[in-house]
Amino acid sequence: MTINWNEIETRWRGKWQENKDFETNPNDKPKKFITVAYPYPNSPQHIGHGRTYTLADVHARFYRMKGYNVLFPMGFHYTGTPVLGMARRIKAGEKEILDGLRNIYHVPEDAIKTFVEPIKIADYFHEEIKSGMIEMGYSIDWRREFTTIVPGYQKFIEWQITTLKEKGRIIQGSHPVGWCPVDQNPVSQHDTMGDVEPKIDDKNFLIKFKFGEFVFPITTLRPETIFGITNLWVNPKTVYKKVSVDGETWIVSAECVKKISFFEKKVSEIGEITGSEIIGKNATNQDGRDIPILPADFVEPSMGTGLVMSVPAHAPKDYQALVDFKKDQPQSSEYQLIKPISIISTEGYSEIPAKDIIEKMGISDQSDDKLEEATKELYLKEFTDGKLNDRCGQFDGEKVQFGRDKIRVWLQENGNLEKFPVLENAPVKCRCGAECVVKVLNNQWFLNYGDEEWKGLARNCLDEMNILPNNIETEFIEVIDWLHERACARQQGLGTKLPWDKDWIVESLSDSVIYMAYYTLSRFVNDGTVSPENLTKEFFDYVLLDKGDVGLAASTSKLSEDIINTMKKEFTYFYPVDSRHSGRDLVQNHLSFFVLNHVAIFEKKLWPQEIVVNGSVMMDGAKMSKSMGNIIPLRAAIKDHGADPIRLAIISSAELLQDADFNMESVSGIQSKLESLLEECSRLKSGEIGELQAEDRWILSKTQSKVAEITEAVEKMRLREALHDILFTFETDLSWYQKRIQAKGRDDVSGILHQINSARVAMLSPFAPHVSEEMWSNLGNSDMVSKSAWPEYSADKVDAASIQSEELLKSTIDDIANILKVTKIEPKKIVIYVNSDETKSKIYRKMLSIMVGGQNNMGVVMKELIADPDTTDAKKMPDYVQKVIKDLHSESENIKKMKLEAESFDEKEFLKSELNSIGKKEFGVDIEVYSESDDNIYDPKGKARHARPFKPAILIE
RNA sequence: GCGGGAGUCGCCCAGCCUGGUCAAAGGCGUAGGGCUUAGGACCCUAUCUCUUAGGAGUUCGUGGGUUCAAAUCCCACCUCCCGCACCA
Repeated sequence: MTINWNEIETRWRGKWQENKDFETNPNDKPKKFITVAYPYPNSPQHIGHGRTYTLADVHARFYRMKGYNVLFPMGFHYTGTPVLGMARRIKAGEKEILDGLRNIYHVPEDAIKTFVEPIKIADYFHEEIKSGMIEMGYSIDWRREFTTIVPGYQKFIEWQITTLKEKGRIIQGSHPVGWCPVDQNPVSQHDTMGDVEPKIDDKNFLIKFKFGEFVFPITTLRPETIFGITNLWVNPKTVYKKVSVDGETWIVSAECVKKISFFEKKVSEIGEITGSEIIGKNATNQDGRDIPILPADFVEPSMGTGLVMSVPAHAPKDYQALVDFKKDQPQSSEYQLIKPISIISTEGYSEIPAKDIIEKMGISDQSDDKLEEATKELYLKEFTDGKLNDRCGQFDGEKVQFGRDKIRVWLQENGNLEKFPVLENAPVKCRCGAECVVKVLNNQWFLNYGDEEWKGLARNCLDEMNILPNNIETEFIEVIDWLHERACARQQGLGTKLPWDKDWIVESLSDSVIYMAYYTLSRFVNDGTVSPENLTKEFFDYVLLDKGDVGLAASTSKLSEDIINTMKKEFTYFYPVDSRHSGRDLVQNHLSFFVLNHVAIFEKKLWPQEIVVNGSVMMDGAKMSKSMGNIIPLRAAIKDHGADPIRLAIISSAELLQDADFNMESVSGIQSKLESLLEECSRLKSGEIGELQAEDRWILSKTQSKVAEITEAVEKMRLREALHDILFTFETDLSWYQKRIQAKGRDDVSGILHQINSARVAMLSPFAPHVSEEMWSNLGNSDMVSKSAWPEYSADKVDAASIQSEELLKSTIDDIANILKVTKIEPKKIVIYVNSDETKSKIYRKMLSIMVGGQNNMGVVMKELIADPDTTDAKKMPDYVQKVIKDLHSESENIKKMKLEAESFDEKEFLKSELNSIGKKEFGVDIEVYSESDDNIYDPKGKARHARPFKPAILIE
């Protein structure tokens, strides 16, 4: 049968919509509030995006069947800058982006025309993504939908950010950003040519040297090396500028003047001085030492300040430069006396490590490319293993990695050091063509995530939260540890203005942290019950924090107390968030901020209960990316392959945290699996179930244990495993069952199969909701499977005896097959001998009880056997005991327990009635069953005495 | 560098937390058989090595260790992947 997926899906989606099945209001059932990070609509969603939403949808559908009142809402995150950049590029007619829209995203031409306006881009992809979500069958309550730039949401964000400020969580400071001097805007990855993220090196510092009335500022990554400076290098050909900087007069290159003009400084040029005028004089170190200024052509005016300090003992470049310099000087020159000053001792290196490494690498002049490598190697070595020596005064003996920071602080306190952030990956070009610079923004607003008391609350929340999978929890703990101040406002982009400083917009990762609360209120805004102006601070305080009173909320909001209380009830009913789903790339930011902001704003009982983190999706083993052209838009995939097969392929390809490898073969594999299951379902009729035979009791028991396993797996979001059990493991059991009934020639099992497959389809329905409805209806149900109850495990339906007897039957068949395989004989007669020795049975049962806890030491087992008068005979048959240990050893703890709990049963009776039919089918001959002690026994080879409980002896002729 | 994660029988991927149920699930591939006019799909069987009695041997990145027992716990090493921020 070939399924028309889209036809089935449209039909059932129509029914869900018609019945408003996923519109959730408070009622008297227990609730679950499942949320996923909402999408940013600047492109259609592809298979990768589908993963998080699909997992959450399965989760929501599962809880719905478990009897919860489940709220699963969705919004759209318009906040941010990417669509701004896109609109600019589209306006400029950039081919690259237009081609992408046309050829990869297949956006119609008249829509593209509107894309010069950022919001139109977001609106277009918003609808696109939403349609995809509907087509995927996500059980979303769309009445609550919003974007983050609608007035109601903005009211909520204003309240949120004001509350954070009032609680002292927001501080102000300065911050370096990548900046386009032409656009007068901060730049991020989307704003640069080639999409490079401007990387700012914040560990670069400027150290001040005195030069008469002037200051020589010199940049370095290694402030500790000031103790080892022998000289400065200045380019004689460069014309330096004299500039007044915050009251000091600096001498720096023209390029440097430009850079510092973007820092928070008062900068004005007052004159010029050539390099050659400076050379030969001395500058003064912070400790008063005179440092000679020497000429060097290699000094680039564009690097740092255009001045270089020389630490020849520890910087290979400086060492080589000094050697080269001395060569050109007369022997009598005083410069010949300049010697490297060693300040760091590192194991494996001499006093002058720079010299060691230069010699080791065979570097002979300063144009050698290997100098770069030498510098890196030594830098790292000294950082990790080096110790400062006695030339470093109070820092003697410090390890470099700690000493550096101490020296930096010391210099800073004495006014000899400032930060000098640089672009690590310069040059970075803005899309407008200008080269980006580092700009230090004054008065930036920060969320003070570095605050220890705040971190403490967050840890507290994490401790009590359920984090799935568990092993990602350590990552959260780490993130909370290293998190520090984070800018929460920016100067451009869509979003909500800071209420107290309208020049700033609340940054997109800060306006998406507690918005789940807004889902509980948004439907009242959407249906016009309240309007955005009604949502005052006092209203939110009362509804969300239970602060103030309803009277105050009513008077400021101009809403009736009834409405306010209805909304408050709705919030109180649904909050806290029971499960938050997101991709693992959001652990470091969104998910951690989500926790931090909740603990900052809400009281403990409203803190999130669970976070579920999933890995990303790869396409045929490669990362999905626009440039690789391997993006599969979700809607196209649904159209071609059906929503359910896509859902299952995504879920089954990897465990939760693993990156899933998506490929079309797995989709078609799943399609045919579903097709055959659907076919099966239309064949089965519910009917009378007659008297149960051994295999019936077995398959029904197995079904029970499957239900238990699958339920647990879904609860822990091990969906791959659960799905696997539903689709495949069930099949293994069913095919054994088929074998048995065929061997017996039975045709009265339709009722049993119907019952089993009903449970199976019910459990499949959260995963593949559409086709499961179809299966469910084919099974003869008139209601919806999505509204049916999740199969319940009941222990009393498990027949332990039937499981162990069926195991015996299987293992006996296996043993026979095994013997036939090894001996390659054609069987003419098969004879089975079961154990009937009372002593052996007693010993067996005693051993079961000993070994069920995991004990399997021969000595211990034997000792216990002998100690019991009932089994003391064991000492006469150590061979037997040893073999039984092996038998039991290879059995699962579960089976052992079951055997122990079940009454012992008559193996002979069971095998006699069950073995022949299946044996005849498998091997083509009749199987005779004897017990060891039978009088009329046929045992020409004396095999019978080898029989053990659950391990009959076998004779094949 | 800091932090997180991974290395399993041709490939993908479970198992590791809670040691024995592990020669190690499942899928793919491959081989043989069935079905079919043929192909596809589907079904069955096999797929580390050896083995004429249900058995044995050697395997889970490398090297050690703990234990009666290690893919699983501990230590060291090697290799690979991801994140490091104002960006959604």
